[in-house]
Order: sequence, then C-alpha cells, then structure tokens
Amino acid sequence: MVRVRFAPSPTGNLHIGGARTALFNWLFAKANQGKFILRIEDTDQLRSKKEYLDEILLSLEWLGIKWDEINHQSEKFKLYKELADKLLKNGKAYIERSDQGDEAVIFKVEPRKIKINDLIRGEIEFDSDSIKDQVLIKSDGTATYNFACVADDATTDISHVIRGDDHISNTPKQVLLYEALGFSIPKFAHLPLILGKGGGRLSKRTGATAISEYRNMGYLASGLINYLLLLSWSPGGDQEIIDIKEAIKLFDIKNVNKAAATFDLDKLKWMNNQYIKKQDAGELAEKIIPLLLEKKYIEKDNFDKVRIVSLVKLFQARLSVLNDFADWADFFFQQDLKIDPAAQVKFLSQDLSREFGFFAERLDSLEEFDIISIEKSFRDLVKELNIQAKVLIHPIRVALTGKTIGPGLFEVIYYLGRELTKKRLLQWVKKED
RNA sequence: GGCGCUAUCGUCUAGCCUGGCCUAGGACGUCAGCUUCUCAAGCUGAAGACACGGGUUCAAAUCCCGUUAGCGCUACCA
Repeated sequence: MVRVRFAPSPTGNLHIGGARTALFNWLFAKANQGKFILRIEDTDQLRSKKEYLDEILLSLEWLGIKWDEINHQSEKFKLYKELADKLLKNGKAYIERSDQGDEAVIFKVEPRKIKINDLIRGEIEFDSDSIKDQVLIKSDGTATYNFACVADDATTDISHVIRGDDHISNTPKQVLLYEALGFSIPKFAHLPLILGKGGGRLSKRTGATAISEYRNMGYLASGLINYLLLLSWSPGGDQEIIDIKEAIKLFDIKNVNKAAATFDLDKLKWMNNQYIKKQDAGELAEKIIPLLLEKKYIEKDNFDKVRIVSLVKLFQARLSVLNDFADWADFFFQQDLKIDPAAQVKFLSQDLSREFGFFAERLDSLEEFDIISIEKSFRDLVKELNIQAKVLIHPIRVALTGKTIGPGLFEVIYYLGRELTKKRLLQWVKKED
C-alpha cells in the first residue's frame, strides 16, 4: 500500500515550493491508489503558530489537495521519548548533560558508507565520516527534526518519502536512524527546488511566495496547479494543458526532472488565462462577485447576476487574473467615470459636440436597444457625416469607459444602457445658447 | 572549506535510460504580419539552446572522465 505524506511546519505560510511538493505527493498517492497523509511538524514550539497552520490547511483545500489522514508531531512526545529510550538501552545513543544540568539524547554515528536509491536521482552514496553525532532529544525535551521525522514516517507506515531536494543531506542521517531503530526504510524521491527569477531561492523579492497571495491576486486553483505540475515534470510530450484528473492518469515520478526550475510569472499568467477562458462564465462570475462586493461596485443581495455573467463573458478572454475584471470593467459599476488623462488629451481634445449629440439622439430614438441596432445606427451616422468609423469610435470609447482599451464598443453601449450612455456622451456636448 | 545535487533556446521543457530518425521538437516571453473600432484573444512567421575540454565509437545532445558554474546541506530550525 502506497502511503505518502506532506509535512509542513506551521512556521510560515504554504509557499510555492511546498505546494508543489504536496501536489506531487498527492498525485503519486492518487496514481497508485494510495493514501496521502498530512503531518504537521510543530515541534518548534517557539516558531509554530496557529494562524500559519490555518493558512496552510486553507491553501491546500483551495488547491484541491485533500488529505486522508492528519497528525501533529506536538502530540507525539511520548513516542519520541520511547524510541529514544530504546536507542539508549541498546547503546546506540548516549546522554549529554549541559552545564545547567539539562539532558539531551545524542545518537552515535558509526563510520560507514550509506547508499540510498533515489527514485528520481538514482544511487547516491554518503560517507558517515562527514556526519556528526546527531541530537535526538533536545535539552528542552523535544525531538529534533530528523528524529521526529523518522519516528513518524516509520510508525505511520510511510512507503515513499517525496520531498524537496534540500533534504538529500538529511537522508543518510535518517537511514542510520531507521536501521538503529529496526524499521524498514521507505523509498525516497527528492524533488528539485523551485528557484526565483534570477536563479536564487524563491523569496519575497523574486515574487510572491505564499499560495494565499496567488489566490488573492485572482489566480485560479486549476491554473496554478497546472503550472506547478509543469515545474520539473512533463508527461514526456508536448502537452501542457493538463487538468488535475488527467494529471492523475499521466503522473509518473520517473518523469520528474533532476534540475531545479525557475518560477516564471508570465507563464503562470498565460496558464491562468487558459483556464479562465475554459471556465463557464457563470462559475467565473461566482468567483468575481466577491471582488466586486469588496470594491463596493455592487451591493450584497442587490445586483443583477445575469448582467454580471454577461459582462464577465465580455472580458473573459482577456483576463490573466480574476482581479483584472474589477480594474477593466470598473466603468460599468462606477457612477462617476474616471477618465485616463492621456486618453482624454488624445481623443477628446477636439470639440465633438455635433457628433456626440447626433449619436445620442439616434440612440434615444432606437426602437430596439440591442447590439445590432446600436451598431447599425452608428454606421449610418458616420456614413451620413462622411467620416471614418474609427475616427468616432475611439473618442466615444474614452467618453464611455475612460479608457482607450476594452471590449467592442457596441457591446459596451448595450450593457451600459441607453441612459448612462447618453449621459456620458452629453457631458462632452457644449451647450449653445 | 567539507559533503551532496544539477547542467538543452531568456524561462518551462521534449529528446538522454535502449548512440544514427536531431540541419535538436513544443510552450511562455520577445519581434513581425494577418484579423480588427482599441486592447486582449485567435491565426501565421522570425530570432533563440545541447556549459566547456577530453575520451569511447563508423557515428554522441545521448555513454565515460575531467573542468567550470549554479544550487543545497553542513544547528539542541524544520
């Protein structure tokens, strides 16, 4: 039975690297009908915080990574003590007393060679000469990372330890402990690291690290998952858009790369846009509505959902992140239009009173206020005025949306509605006495 | 410093195990064009890589050795 675990420590948020490790573990479990266990490594009582734990759990849930079991190291002090006593009894560990009289349990490292067969990297050999005797139980009575890790993996029957590259050097220390304790050794797979832009470690400076930040920026869990999946893994061909269901079918740990990968926000954005385009506009609207409420663009229990779905459709293809919608569609929700100064200078400097006035009149007299009729009335007007359509389209767009960019003008007019359109047009018509 | 890991376009990668099908494929990004009321989206095209040096071989991106560079670990943190 395949049993894997993801073991975050609640001393920080769930970040990109952790999420990728969790994803690969989860995928490996799913692909092999195994179990995915979440272990909270909270032995560091000083740095572990409840809010971090909550954030990690929430982020995993948001990503759709569900755990079959969960356990906390802070509740297993007794286990660690028992195992340490066992090593003390059979002479594989000793007690060291500090000047203050505190006692620590130390593991004796005998000189020898340790071989591990990594599922991703193949055989790696270490010499225990380079490993010092290891502290098992600290003088405050808590277990050290390597000891707790082995104790937990062994007693929860973890079959495969899939974790970050940074743990390779811990592996020989842990193998020694498995053997001393008489436990069978799990299979190891070390995932390459995810680097920040420029090659260094992923950090705040090189981009957001917390999963929750990506959620707040309006990334879709599906898009982020697909992007993460492609960091250091590929199905072996050219396919890139792989949803989670297909990923379970295709995932094979043998196809994990050995080299570290650099996180690329541009590609993440592209990927997210792919998923936004694929998603049903109604579902997308459900996710966008909270953002609009937050901006006070709409009022709770008092908005036209159908209209919002239509507006979402208007922008869907051009959204990299959900939050883009609130920025680009603001003119549909704000009474007082904010006009981009540069756009105003470029398109509204000249007097368009006559043209705007005519168009407002035509819209007013339209029997059917639909997109086709709006466009027809506009085309007729420019023909009569003997001007090019775009000469008038751009200024009107700026007058109505405050921007030079946006969806098709006639759709904009339709969804803005007759009255608001007229009002925004007429603001540019100089009154003559 | 010691130990370990890694090395294909700027980035993510396919190919490497099982040498010839590789004048190295795809994607993001960049640039150009098409479309068009703008911006996206879409479509078409372009530029762009086997880190270096030695082997082995009829033949090497692929196998071997070395060099260089990058990264990780080297805690009574996890």
